[in-house]
Amino acid sequence: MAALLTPAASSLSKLMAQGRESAAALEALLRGATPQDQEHGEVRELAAEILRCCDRALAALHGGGRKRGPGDAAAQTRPSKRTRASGGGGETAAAKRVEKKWTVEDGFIWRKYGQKEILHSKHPRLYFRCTYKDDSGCRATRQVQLSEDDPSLYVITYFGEHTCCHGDNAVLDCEDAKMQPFVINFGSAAAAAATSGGGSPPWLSSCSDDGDGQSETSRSSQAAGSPEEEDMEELGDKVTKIEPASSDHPSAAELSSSPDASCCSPPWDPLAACSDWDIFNEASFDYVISDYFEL
DNA sequence: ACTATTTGACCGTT
DNA sequence: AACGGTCAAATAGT
Repeated sequence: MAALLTPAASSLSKLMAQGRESAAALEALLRGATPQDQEHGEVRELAAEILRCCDRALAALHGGGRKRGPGDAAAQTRPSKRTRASGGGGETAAAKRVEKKWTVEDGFIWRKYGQKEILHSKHPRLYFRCTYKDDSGCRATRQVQLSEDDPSLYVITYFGEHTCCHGDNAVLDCEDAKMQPFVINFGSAAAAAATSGGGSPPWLSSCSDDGDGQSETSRSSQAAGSPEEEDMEELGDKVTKIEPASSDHPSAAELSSSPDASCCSPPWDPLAACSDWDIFNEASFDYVISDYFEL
């Protein structure tokens, strides 16, 4: 599997390599900054993070993937024509036709296990659980739903902690996630909580479990989006995050399969983009590639 | 053949 | 009884 470098992947590799060089240069510059600029520490850290991200992305790209990630087979489209004769209820009015599969984005591989129309919600709620639930007994789950107020935002709620975070890249992501400097947090409480893991892009937030799946609530939204506390409610033991959805305002159906793809979509903040590299880990890698180069 | 996704059904909680 | 979360059979892609 080592030589799965498609032309697109090859291009991506070059891009990443280039990005890495840029990041290295940036870091070098920052190193030489005057003491006064030490407050740029965050920036330096960011530069370092960029390097790490690129390194991992490159490693993932060349090192080959690991196991099959969910959606690996359905990386792009999965015309789900489920015409069950018995009981299957067939397709509802909102026949779902998947276009992309993005079950990975925060270093963990999520597997969708359910979708539900929520009473007072315009959009269905999607239920994901850690793919390694069976392997490692990981109980981490998350719910993804389009924000009602702002369809351009995804509301992702995490439950439990990742017990599978013990050796795979996930671990790295957890560590790195804590260093993500560009997260926008709204609300003091949220910001505080964010430090344990919220200081990371939404798609990395799953690592935020502060030890034992305690509750945390943080938000992050698009740069343009003016914060409007809406989901600041603290709930049981979950972590709610709001991440920017694609500018295309994907439908609920799309959301079902690309809960996090949006974060890499068009409005691509260079900084955020770097963090996006995190999502390149293993399985997600291919998806991203196809999304960027084959569209 | 294997594995992930879909989606109706089932079950627990309120 | 209603709602929300999870299960599991069926389906589909590799």
